[in-house]
Amino acid sequence: MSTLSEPHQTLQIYNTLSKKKEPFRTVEAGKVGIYLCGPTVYDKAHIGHMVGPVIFDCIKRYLVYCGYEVNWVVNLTDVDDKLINKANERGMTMLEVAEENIADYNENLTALGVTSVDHFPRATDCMDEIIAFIGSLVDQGFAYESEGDVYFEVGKDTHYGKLSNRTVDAMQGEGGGMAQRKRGLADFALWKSAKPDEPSWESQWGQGRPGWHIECSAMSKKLLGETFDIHGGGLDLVFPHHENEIAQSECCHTKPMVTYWAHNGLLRASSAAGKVGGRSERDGESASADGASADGGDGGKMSRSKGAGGLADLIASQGGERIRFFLLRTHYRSTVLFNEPAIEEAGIGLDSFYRLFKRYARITGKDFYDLEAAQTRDAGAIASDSDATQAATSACREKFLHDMDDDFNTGGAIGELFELVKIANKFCDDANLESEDKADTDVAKLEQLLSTLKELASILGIFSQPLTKTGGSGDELLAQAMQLVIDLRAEARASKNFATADAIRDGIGPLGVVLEDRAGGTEWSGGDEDTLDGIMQLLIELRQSARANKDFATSDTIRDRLAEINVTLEDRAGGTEWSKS
RNA sequence: GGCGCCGUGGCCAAGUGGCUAAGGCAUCGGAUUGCAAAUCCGACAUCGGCGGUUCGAAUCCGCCCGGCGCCUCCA
Repeated sequence: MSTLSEPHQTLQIYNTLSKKKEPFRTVEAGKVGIYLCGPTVYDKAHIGHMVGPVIFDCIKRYLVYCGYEVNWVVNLTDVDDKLINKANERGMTMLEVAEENIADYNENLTALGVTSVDHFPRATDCMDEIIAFIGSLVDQGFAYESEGDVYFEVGKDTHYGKLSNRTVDAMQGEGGGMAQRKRGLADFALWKSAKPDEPSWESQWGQGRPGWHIECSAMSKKLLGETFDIHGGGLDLVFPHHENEIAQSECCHTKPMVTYWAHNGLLRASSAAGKVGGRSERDGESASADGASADGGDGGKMSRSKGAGGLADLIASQGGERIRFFLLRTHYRSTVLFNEPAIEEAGIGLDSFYRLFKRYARITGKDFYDLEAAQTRDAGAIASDSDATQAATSACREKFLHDMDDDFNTGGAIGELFELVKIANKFCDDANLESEDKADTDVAKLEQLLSTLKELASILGIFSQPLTKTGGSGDELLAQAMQLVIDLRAEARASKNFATADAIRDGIGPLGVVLEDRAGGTEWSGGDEDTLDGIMQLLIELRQSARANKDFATSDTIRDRLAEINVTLEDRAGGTEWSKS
């Protein structure tokens, strides 16, 4: 341990091994190796699988921002009992099952903005390293062969239990189905002999496949070395998975495997489902009958057996940025209660950022997403200035970085982002930036402020590119129809016909479209795939009432303008229908 | 039974020894608006309970109540 670099000036990381926050030191000065336990790809990913990748994506971004060169590895377990079972169920090969779910996993990661992973090693691609690793443990006397299996002999590792704070004696368990092959009940498999028709690899112990724990020891060694900086994973992996990794790697190499063990909290489903039957034996009390807490409805840990799943659907309905933002609002070591309303609430918060970006575009004619922003901590420093707005901006940035330095406190950091929005909006108000006589110097200040916002948001991996919309404002025909609606309403307002103007606005409100009257004209936002038809119906109604009032100028305008965008109206007995030609 | 974690306003959530306890959502006033929306200003908690340590605690210690995790595959 004495060979670690000098500690970082400000950054502290919580270490599961010491149960404390520690100053950040690296094995090699200026470089960081990170290993995150990825999924076993026997089924589609669920949102719980995204917690680790999202926070570690932020961690990597922050470390890079702080000047480190980072190598981040996320492994994929593509050989396992569950994969074999799934392949048999579906009449596919194990490889096909793996390919399918890896593709799904990667799509999900991309949707959530997890783009900084450097390597995705697959267990089946590292078989030589795995077998060599096991061989070394056998040669050194830490592992033994038994009927074609190879087991790690836990009793030989005097430090076993140091991560999860357990003693070998205290370890319960019956040793699993293979107890008779083991010397100690806590011994775990490094190599499992193949049953007939199972995928297998050749080794000095015969045909077989690796155990789960050894994969990570071998793959991390291959890509990051015998000692590396940060090893992450869900809290549920501390025991036995990570404890076993430590045992394997440290017995094999006689040196620390990892400097910092970083574990993320787990998601809990907050649906009525919850944990129903489980855990009846172990502690025979729990007079949960009167539990009926008024806030009820909290369920147990997210997992497939609890009905978790459909991440792709969730992303489709909520959008990746919302989900990422939702996950980042809470500290990574905390448990997060997950439900869709909570994600929607996060989305409402995000909207205030998007509105600011639009305001920025109105003022400057430029796109927030094109703004230049500092990529590094040093470059982003704001020149001290007596200007109150700049001082407030700088203070926010300092607090943001202070929060990130404190074990990646993204929740606190996000608070500062909201603070920046307020500063920016207030500045726009005070400096009259939406009027004609705005000062160029003030516009420049606004750009600098938003540039800082973008710099910090980039660390969290948000606001790096415009949302891609389906329906709503992304729909060209809807946009054209909305412009017609807005023009009609503008005419009504110009002639002080507020009843009509309000009727229009009230008519589109239920469709999820919101109007905002501004100096330069009316803006609209919102809407989904069902909005277009609603807008057309509204236009048809407006035309009908105009005709009823003998206002044929207006009714003809509506029809003609619709014709311009290739929409045809046909008056039928049952009402008017619209169609796009 | 063993090892841990958590309990902050209506909801979510920062803060873990010391200025007026961040921020978001919701709500209520005010400015602004034809009315709205957006924006700004303001209002809204003493931190599960009890006791202790301390000049001083949401923050440390003890006990209690409540919620959760791991000990079996799980991010």
